[in-house]
Amino acid sequence: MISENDFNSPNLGMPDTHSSIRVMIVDDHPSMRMGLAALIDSQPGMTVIAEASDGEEAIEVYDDTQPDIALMDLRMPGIGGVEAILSIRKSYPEAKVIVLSTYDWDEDIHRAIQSGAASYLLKDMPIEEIAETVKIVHEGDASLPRSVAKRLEERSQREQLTERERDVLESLIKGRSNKEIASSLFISEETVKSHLKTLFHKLHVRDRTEAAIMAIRHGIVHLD
Amino acid sequence: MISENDFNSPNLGMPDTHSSIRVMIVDDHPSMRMGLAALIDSQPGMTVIAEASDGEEAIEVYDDTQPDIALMDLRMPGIGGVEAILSIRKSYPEAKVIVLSTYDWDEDIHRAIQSGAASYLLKDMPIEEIAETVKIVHEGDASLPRSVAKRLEERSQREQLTERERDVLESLIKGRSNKEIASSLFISEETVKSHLKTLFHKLHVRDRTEAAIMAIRHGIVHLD
DNA sequence: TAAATATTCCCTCTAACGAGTGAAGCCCTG
DNA sequence: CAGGGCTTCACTCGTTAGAGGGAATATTTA
Repeated sequence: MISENDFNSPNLGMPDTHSSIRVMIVDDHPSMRMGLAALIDSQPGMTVIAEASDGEEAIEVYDDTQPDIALMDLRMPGIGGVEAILSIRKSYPEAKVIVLSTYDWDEDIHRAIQSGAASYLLKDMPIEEIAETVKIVHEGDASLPRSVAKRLEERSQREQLTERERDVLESLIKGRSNKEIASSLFISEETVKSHLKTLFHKLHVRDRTEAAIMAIRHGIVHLD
Repeated sequence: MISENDFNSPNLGMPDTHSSIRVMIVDDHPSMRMGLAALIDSQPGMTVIAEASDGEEAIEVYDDTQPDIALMDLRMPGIGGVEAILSIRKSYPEAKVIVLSTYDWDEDIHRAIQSGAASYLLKDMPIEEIAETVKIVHEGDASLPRSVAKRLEERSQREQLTERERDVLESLIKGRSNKEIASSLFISEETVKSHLKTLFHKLHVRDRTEAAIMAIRHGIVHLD
């Protein structure tokens, strides 16, 4: 656990509107945490009160410190950001989480928003925009940068995959043949072909290789 | 250009051994730059004298400020880290560049070291290790973390691809069929098949889909 | 309950893929 | 200049993938 100062005590005397926004930072890169902490602390009316380096730690630390806002990376070792958001918001439905990701993959954006994130920012955005969003979200609003909203819109154009189609796609990304996918899912090869057929149509691709590339590039499935 | 303080002037009177290591930071994420700057400046004997947010800017700013060490990200919009290193070391063969990357992909590591990087660190490493490496590299030594060296070793196990095989592989990653690859490279389909055959052997895969996944996962070719 | 939707499977047929083998021309290096 | 690697291409052959049709069971939704 990396939480430095525990400002868990209620602010004595100070009116609520004048108290600092208490921010938790979640990122697996120490130097990124350092930068975000410097950024937040340099803003008037914001203080970093806790840090975590992965999803599991984030859940714990949120419980301990109950920050006003969590600034959270998505891709982290072990439990990722989406699971962490889901878990936190299960215990604290009012929890305000801003996702700060490297990637603007539509599936990532969708999953983050679905799981209850109040915003989705990109790490290459100017620090002013990050600070501004913390303020806006703290005031109870949700905001999405235009570029991110556009990506989300693109995703909505694409037909949703069914659960089974996802299974097949994930198996495909492991480099398996139709026969291997079939036996790994305990279905016939013909069924695999059937799923692939609709999969190709939905993704607007012609073959499995294109489907694999498409899936990776849009974050529909993850390598690693 | 984001260079804040231009300490281009020679240190007056102060003996060389006691002067600060002058560091340039190159990363496209503002908050990461902020973190690295905070990290470096907090170390005794190190100062951040310049920043850049992509390869092109890095080349310019290096020329202007001539830092002792450059801390450089690899994947940046436009001109990437590798090209920046090559360009900088063409003008300044003694330039000391430490790559600081998100990924431990063997091809990235190889390309960075090949182009003259003195070290290759990962962003999830503790800040102490980053600071320590800056010191070591400044003293004229090169150092690679064990985990990174191991990856590089893994790469050396894999047979090198020829230029043409790379071409075919890159075309493959675009989702093209053999016929399309053939016409895009102005060769016959049989030649494409021939290259693919050796490609599959070298990558230890059975088909094009596996090859695509393998190539993406090891950073042999890049999406986007 | 009727109407989607998801999942499963079948059949046919053609094109694409990949293994195996061989070989010619080119360039570079010992 | 001989040998080695790279690039090019040809031919055969078996396998796999993918298109184009249906169709039968759930399950969910309106």
